[in-house]
Amino acid sequence: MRIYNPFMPELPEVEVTRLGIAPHLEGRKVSAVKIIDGRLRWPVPANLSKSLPGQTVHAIERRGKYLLLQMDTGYLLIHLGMTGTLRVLPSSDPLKIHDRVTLEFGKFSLRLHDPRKFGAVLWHPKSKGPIEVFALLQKLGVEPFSPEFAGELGADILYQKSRKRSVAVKQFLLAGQAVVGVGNIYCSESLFEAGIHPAKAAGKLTRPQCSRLAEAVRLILKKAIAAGGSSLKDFVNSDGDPGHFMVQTKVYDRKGLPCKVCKSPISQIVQGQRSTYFCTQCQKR
DNA sequence: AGCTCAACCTGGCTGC
DNA sequence: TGCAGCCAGGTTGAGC
Repeated sequence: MRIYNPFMPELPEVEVTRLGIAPHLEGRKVSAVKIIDGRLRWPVPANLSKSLPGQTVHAIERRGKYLLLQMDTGYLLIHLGMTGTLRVLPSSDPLKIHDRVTLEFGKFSLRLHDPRKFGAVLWHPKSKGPIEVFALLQKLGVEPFSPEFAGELGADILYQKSRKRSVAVKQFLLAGQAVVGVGNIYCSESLFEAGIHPAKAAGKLTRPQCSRLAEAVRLILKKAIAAGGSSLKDFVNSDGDPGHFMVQTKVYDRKGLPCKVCKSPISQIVQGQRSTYFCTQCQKR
């Protein structure tokens, strides 16, 4: 039995981050912004250092893997990319290598730590309309826990969005055009849970398969959030590492190891430059 | 429109 | 031990 354990910013990790930082920041006023290295996925807007101080964090929401901090005059969007973490720390704590941006709140600071710099910090002013019009959010699929994706509505979305698509279901699901939040790890896990072969053409999914897949996505993400949520009490300091979700995967990173259901060895293939893990016996086309 | 793939950047692990 | 090579959570955007 292997335990897979690094921090993986898929939807559950972003949601746990949101739940961890929101109680400490909502209603508080930004006192200063430090951009230590703004060369992330896109340049961090330099004028945030001047425009954000004095503004209050009214709410922290999430859309897909984006965190949305609702400020007085707009939204601050934060994406963790592949390696980003957000922590609330005493402002007296020294900066660490790879800390990229900090929002100061008097005694506390919110720090974006991102070694690979694939994360993003962006600004959407209210004057440009509601956050929904932000270009990066517009192409996203529905939220997996929204009423729109509940029950058979979720299956309907997967079924309809996948018609006439020749791409493998693994890549279809990962792209987030139908439902958001399923990253590379939980994608393999969801397909295993649903008993669907990852290389099956999305357009060939049957309606019952879509039903099982929608259910699997909700289940896998919910379990991951629950696992992360259990560490929330330790979230606010450098000791309580929210990355230690202790998520046990059934197929991801288990190449050659016995399937937890049928004991046959787990296979690994590459799809769209990413690893996919699956059981050839339990998952059928 | 949909597809495939390179690219962004750094660190950790493997194997020689 | 040192170092080259390979691999890694996400997403965009170019080229077909």
